[in-house]
Amino acid sequence: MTTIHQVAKQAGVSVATVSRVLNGQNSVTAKTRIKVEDAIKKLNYEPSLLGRNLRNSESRLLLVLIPNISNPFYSEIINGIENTAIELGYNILLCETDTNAERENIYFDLVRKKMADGIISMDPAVNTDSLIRLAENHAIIQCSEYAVDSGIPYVTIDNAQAAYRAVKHLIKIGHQRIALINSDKKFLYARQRQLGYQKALEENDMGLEDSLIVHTKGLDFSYGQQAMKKILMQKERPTAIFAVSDLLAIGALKEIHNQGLRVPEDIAIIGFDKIAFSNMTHPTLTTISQPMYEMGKAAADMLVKKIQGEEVESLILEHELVIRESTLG
Amino acid sequence: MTTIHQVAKQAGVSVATVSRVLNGQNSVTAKTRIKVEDAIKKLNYEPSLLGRNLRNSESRLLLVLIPNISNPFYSEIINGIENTAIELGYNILLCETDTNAERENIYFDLVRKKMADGIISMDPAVNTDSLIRLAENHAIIQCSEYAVDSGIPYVTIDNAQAAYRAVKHLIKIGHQRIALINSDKKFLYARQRQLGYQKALEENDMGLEDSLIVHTKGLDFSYGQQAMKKILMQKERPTAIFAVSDLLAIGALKEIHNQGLRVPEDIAIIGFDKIAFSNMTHPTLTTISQPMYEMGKAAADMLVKKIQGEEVESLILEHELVIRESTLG
DNA sequence: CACAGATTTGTAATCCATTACATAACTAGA
DNA sequence: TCTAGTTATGTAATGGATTACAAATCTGTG
Repeated sequence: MTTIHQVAKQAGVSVATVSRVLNGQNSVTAKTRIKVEDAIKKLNYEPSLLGRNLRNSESRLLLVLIPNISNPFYSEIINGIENTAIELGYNILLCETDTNAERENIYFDLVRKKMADGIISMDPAVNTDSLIRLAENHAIIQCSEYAVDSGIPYVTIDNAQAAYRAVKHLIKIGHQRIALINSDKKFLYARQRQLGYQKALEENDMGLEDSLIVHTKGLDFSYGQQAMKKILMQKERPTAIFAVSDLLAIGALKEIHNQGLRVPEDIAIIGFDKIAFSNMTHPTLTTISQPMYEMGKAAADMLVKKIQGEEVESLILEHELVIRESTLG
Repeated sequence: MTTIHQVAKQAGVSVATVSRVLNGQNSVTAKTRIKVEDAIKKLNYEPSLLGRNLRNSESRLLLVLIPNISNPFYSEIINGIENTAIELGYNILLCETDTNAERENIYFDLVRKKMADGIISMDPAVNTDSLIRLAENHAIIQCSEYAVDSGIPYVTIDNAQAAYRAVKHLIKIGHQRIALINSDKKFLYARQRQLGYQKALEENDMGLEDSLIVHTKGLDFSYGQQAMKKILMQKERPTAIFAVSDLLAIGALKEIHNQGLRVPEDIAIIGFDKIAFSNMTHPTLTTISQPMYEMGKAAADMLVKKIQGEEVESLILEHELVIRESTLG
């Protein structure tokens, strides 16, 4: 491997001068600069980031933790993160945790051991204790999901309010029995969205029925399908479904079709996230849209600020109800 | 930050001894080992990978290049890569290139500059020249898509054969006019699958019709939908569609429904990849299944071998035709 | 031409961990 | 008890780049 020393020798200057050329410092004569650049080209030299980073004690690498890349919800957020990070001189690397504490710890270690400068966590199943401990000495930002009172800055939307609006919409178009397909209550967003659901029902004097609330063990289509099956086994079936994610909603839709029922005529559905698929289903899915790109952008901005020692404030962004065919009156 | 020196001082030993304890070497007395471990705990010491990696000139990081995380095709492959890599003592980091040469170059640079030990490229739009040049001095493996005659090892399936089988299946159940929704011909897999399509038609004395072959500019649903629209505008419409990816097939399905036609009664469809969503559509999608997990596993194995200086051979794995509702006779 | 002041270049310390080699401590056998 | 042979520990060089500070070169003015 070529080192800065060999370049210096080849160019007949000192390593300091080579370093100056590399870092674009102006205190180098045009003549010397050219000598150095020639040497670099001739030797095909690539400065080792390991050396540089060790000296500067930074890596300019940001980690983005996601539970699972196959959940399209993250896609647009990551876009926002990436564009912003690159603009600020950082690279991002995606880390799939598979909701596995061990794997998560591997990535935490990368930060502890200086191979990365900070983390944007989007994993709702993250081990909060580890995260909080890590945040004591390292730059961490939470995006979408967050640990309450952790002191770790986050970017998110008002989940309760969004769910409230979704259910309100169902009520407005005449539904009186509305089921909730929720994910595991251990997730903050799940609890918040359930609160919104309950608030909407209560405000309209519709009683809560335990049998209309199903919790799933996962987020795949298949869990939505199972949940729907369970709901349809009841004698008095609901006329509308609010699912806390589009994936679950799409699974539910599948099951409704399987049983020969029609959407929205027999049962209306609302999802959450506005993933690309949600516009490909038949009928297209009414859903809640989060400002994903903006969220990513904000998270990246905040993380870099944090790395550079600034204080940052948490952010709650606006959402939107996107009405499509699955809730047409 | 705590360094190995401070630990050594705290424990009353030399840095060499601390390093030995860290690396689990046996030439350390139990007594000293305990002293050192206590010091490490007390000071909350985390060895810097930057220092270690500089010395060892390795990073034990593997990069996985994908064009877009929102394409679920990659999900299971990555799983295979990740599990294998971890077993072999490496971590993987995902890099989304967005089919953007500049962004791709950022990740190539990470390898050139020693921040990563190797790359598994799954981007069909990768700049082949850059990749070949990079492979001269660095460990690279191609997965799924590959550059012919590049000399860079790859793992893939026989795309032409797979496409041939898919179309053969359509012919067998009685179809005589079969359209092809293909992606851009610049992709190797697109050309190979088209060859398979043509071979099946020719073998059955069915003429090729240019108007039945549509090339898309992208891989999203929407492109499949557009392509289908174009196909359905013709006077004599086909009775079956072979799409080179499930995403395109699902877009096509959507358009067929939009126009009030039924699948498979009016038009049959076959996709490619067996992504999770292909089983959620209505009707479920006949498709080609690639051994994704195996592909990932093999790619990771090969990459680590390559990093360790071994020679590796390219691999062609088996595929499978999965017959579902969209082609029920 | 000499000299102060500005500009360019070089020397060597530094970042942190690993490891070859040297040295110290210990063991066992005579 | 002494010595040869092990085993444990320490010293210092090493990896590659950056940078404070020192030294050298240049500029312009009296």
